[in-house]
Amino acid sequence: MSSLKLYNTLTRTKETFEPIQPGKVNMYVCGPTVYDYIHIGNARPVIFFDVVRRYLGWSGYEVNYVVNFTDVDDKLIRKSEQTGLTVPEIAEKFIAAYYEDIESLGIKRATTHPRVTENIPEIIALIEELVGGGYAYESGGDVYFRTSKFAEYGKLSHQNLEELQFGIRVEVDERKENPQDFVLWKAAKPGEIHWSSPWGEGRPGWHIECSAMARKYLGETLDIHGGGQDLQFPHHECEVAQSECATGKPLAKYWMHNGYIHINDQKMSKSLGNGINVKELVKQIKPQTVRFFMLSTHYRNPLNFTDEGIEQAANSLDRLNNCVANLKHRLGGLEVGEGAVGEDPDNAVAGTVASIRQFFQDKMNDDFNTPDAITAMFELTSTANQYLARQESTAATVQLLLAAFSELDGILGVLTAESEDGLLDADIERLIVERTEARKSKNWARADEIRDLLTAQGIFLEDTPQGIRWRRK
RNA sequence: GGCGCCAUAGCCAAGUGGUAAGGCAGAGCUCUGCAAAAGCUCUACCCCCAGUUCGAGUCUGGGUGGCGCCUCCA
Repeated sequence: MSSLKLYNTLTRTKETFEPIQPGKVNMYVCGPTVYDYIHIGNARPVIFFDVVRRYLGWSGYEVNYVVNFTDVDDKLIRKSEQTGLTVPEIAEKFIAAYYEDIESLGIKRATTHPRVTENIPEIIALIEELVGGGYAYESGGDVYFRTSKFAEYGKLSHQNLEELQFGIRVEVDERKENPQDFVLWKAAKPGEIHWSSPWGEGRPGWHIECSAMARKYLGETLDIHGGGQDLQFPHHECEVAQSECATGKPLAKYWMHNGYIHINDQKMSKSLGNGINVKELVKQIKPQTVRFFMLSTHYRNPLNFTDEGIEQAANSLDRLNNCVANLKHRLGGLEVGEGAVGEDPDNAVAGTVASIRQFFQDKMNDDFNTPDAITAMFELTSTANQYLARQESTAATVQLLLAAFSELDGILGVLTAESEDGLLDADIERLIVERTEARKSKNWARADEIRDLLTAQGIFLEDTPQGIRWRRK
């Protein structure tokens, strides 16, 4: 059996995963700034780390998973000015929307979703520690982190302080001792949301919140800290500096970063205005298709979002779903027939399923190779289809295959849930019966007419030796 | 200027130095009243040039072509 290996941004190598406490994993993933609906760029880490979480759970770990909300920052304040809503009102609205969106993507909430505004005392305490230790300084009501005090600054993103070009994109604030220093506490401008602190009225800087919340909810050293590649620098680098200066311990043992999403070969960015909201997307595309599409590329590689890609994902998924539907249909027929309880599954099939399961596990253990994990599902599909084609099936074998699908999909979450197939209403049921009668009397014209009628309603009929099978598409 | 990433079939996409997975699309056949679904078959000199090696998609060096980060960003 293979053990889990994951690529650690910190060391730039694949390492064997060993949690700090045996059997337990503390995982922190940077969540959204809740000033707008989440887009597909946000959805990638949300989906990927959900799979990581599920897989770790499946592997036997108890996973404590924390995803924060940044519910106060410049963008929320700007939005507040634009809309007339208060910052908490905006945050509330988009947090609710976030929960809806992730649920639509088949994602369970994290163990804890802490908010910045609920952790102000912890944030202030952490800043005080840093100021007390000489790692931070107050300047004009702001507090800055003194990067010169942390020799390892740059170790995560592998940047050399001397070589970084500061001020190239964002103007350097003259209140800083050094351009590379970053803000921990921002003095409030008149009318802005604010909290009292030893340095006057203000609010937390962006990076400090994660350091404070990670420590509060998960402890001083996390097993896994994740997020998008864009957060590597400066955000995660700054977190490392803050946390490690305060505690003297590593902030995280393993750092994982997912790659970017491109849209039609273009970087997705606010300035290009080519972002796609999850809310809009799932109106047009099944959430399972979105998951399948995102998991069909390795998480560290860039993912190019195109209509063609989505179409291919949907078609690929049809093969998987058809197979499961066919298995279920066959099982239904078998259960009606003579009892098959207690018999053993087909040996050859059972052996193949076992090796596919092992393949799946080996690939997931290899830095979460979800494209190959998906391949395992296709292998399972091939095995199942070949078995079904034999026409001589047993309930035990069919159940074995279904159980394998269910197990793998419990981690990937790409198959269409059974409930979505729904039940047929009486009219349709009646038409199917009528068509069966028509076929018996070789009234092909009427039979085809009914089939076309149902096809138009998105219900596809298939005649099998085991009776009629229908499916929605 | 510094630090990185990528290049595999029409498309998407894996790949631990040992003669290229999987999927989509396409073609043919089988099954079917006709379909559908499914099965069987078919489709790659791995960007270029050197080098290391018995052996290179994989390692090294050099190119070419894309791309990212360097304090808004998932």
